[in-house]
Amino acid sequence: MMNSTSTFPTAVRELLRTNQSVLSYAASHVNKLDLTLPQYDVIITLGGTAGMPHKKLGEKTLITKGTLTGVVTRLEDKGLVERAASKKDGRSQILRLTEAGNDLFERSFPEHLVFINRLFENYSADDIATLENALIRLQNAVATCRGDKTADDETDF
Amino acid sequence: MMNSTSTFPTAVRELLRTNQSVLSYAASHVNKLDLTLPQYDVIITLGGTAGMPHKKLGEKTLITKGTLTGVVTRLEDKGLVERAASKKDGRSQILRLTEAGNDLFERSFPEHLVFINRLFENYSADDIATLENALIRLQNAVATCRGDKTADDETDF
DNA sequence: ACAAAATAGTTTTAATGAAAACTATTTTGT
DNA sequence: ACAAAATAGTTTTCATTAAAACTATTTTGT
Repeated sequence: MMNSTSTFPTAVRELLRTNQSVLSYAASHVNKLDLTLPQYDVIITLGGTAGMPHKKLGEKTLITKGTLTGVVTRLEDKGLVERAASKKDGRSQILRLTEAGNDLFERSFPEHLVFINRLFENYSADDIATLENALIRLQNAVATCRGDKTADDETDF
Repeated sequence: MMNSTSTFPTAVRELLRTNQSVLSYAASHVNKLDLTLPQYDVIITLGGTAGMPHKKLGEKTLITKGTLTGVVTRLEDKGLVERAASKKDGRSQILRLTEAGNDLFERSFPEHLVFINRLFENYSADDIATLENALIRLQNAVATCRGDKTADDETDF
């Protein structure tokens, strides 16, 4: 009631902007490998493991299950990832890197890490902690608000 | 050389995760208006202005020009936005809210603002500044690294 | 003035992305 | 054991995303 025109939270805009910057920076490196960012994310998540089902991979990469099916299929077409039926659960497919996929991973990942960590060259350990804490705090705020959100949908009872 | 297996920067993961959380939180509200987040972003950016060309709208909303064409067309189909040829520049289209678009804006925006600001309910002014500064600092780091990036592409001369 | 370069938008293509419907398998509750 | 509910992946649909090619206008350089 006090402000004639309230402004949209700057922090949210900056979050969007920062996310885009960082992602496009990372993509500029990954694209040289003829892979998209989500595809490379799958590669490095499977890298160094004995494989894992879609569900777990989706949780780690933050890729929705429907989308993940497509990403994995494209990596399969490229000969970098393979699917094998799980022996424990007939519904489940275990995903793992092929030999070519593992080669790519071992060849590219250390370099990729250097490329990404270059962003934090001038950060102290405290600086990084500050950034991470700020991000996690906001995530928690979202979780809290999401909990309240349905307050008027499911009142009574 | 010290770490046997270097880990992917946590901060980057958290950035991604936070971005997804906040966006999905915002979307949960916007979707009730039968609009997507980018569509609503256009509405609130045009809201309260006399209109602006695609280029400026794209800069404000961070939507790429090719994508923006589609978003605007869908809003035009919904009768919320209209295009008018610029008198100054024959290449340019001025975009502005229709009456229906403006109604929607005025009816929904204050409430939307409250919904978003709920995230920062427990933030002091300093807390918000800390978050924003951390984000902007990272953006600047990206910009710096991007500048270096082509160092071995365009050396000499 | 005029050809060349730059700019504003649109279109096209391939890949995400989220949500919902669907299939095939477990798991659960009794 | 067995019907009902839950779960793992796939498929489908619609919208966004980035990048590149394209069209139509302006601007620039001379």
